[in-house]
Amino acid sequence: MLNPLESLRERGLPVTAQRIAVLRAVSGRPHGTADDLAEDVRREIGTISRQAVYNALGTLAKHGLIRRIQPSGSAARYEDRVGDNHQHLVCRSCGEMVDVDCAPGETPCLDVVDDAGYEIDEAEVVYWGTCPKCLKAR
Amino acid sequence: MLNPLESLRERGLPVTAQRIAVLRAVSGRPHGTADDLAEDVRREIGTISRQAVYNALGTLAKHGLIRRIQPSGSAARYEDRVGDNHQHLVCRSCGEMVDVDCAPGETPCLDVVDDAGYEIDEAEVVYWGTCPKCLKAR
DNA sequence: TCAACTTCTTGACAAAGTCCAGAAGTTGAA
DNA sequence: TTCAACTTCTGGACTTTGTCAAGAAGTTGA
Repeated sequence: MLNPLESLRERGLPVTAQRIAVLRAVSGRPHGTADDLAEDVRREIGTISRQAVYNALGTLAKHGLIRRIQPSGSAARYEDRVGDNHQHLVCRSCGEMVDVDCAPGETPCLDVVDDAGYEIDEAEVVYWGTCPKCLKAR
Repeated sequence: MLNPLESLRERGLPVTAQRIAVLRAVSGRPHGTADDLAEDVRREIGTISRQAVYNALGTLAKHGLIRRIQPSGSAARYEDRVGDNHQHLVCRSCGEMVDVDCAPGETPCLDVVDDAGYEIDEAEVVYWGTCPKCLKAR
């Protein structure tokens, strides 16, 4: 990934301290929630409003600099691994989320029998299960 | 699907007017939110508390009578098509959700390269795109 | 019919986000 | 460098979706 400043410039986005800090926070804490990230940003630049965090996350996601994931029953999470088609594995018990790679060379499930006239642009896959730690604790 | 009363009895669940009405509401409005369904139920039995709706939906989902879907950026939705492994297609623009069937005979994406020690029990797939109506309006 | 148990109601509470208006910051052009 | 136009940020109120808790009511099997 380019450095935050260049990534923003490249897309013609006004560069602000908040955006840079948010982008850095997402890099430093993959799968963090808006709240997690706001905390990290505050540690870095002192203060930021909640709205600014949401604004930045929204803008960055819209421009493809970060990716937004929203697993059932939890706040949205963000990561900076974009464009590599990986998916996520979530523990039902503790909520931990890890990356998983799809079988190489396969575009999973992008064929559907009947697309109902939709123009499909993304298939989002979430695997649910139990993580090793929680398996052991059982 | 069996009638609501029998479905509940079959699983040893106490039968209440609220549960029956919720079950019927889910049948009558696939992909409805808790709020949508509460309204439908009120039309049918006059009144129901929000908590009772959530209780019923939770219990019914736990016992496999209905399925809960939670697409990014929207409230949870419920449907009574269970056990047939279909997936969902959501319009980014208007939020409409439709069912899609997976290619027959394929178990989509259940193989991952590295399961990180997780015991995986479900793969949830959501297709994102634009519905015909919104395509036309563009 | 009755006792044990579960569910329902009501109201407070919480988390995650959005909306708004005014202040501050960023950018490109002169 | 300075300025005007535009965008973003701040702070606070508000909304939506959902949970918690306690007492009232309903359901079930004996």
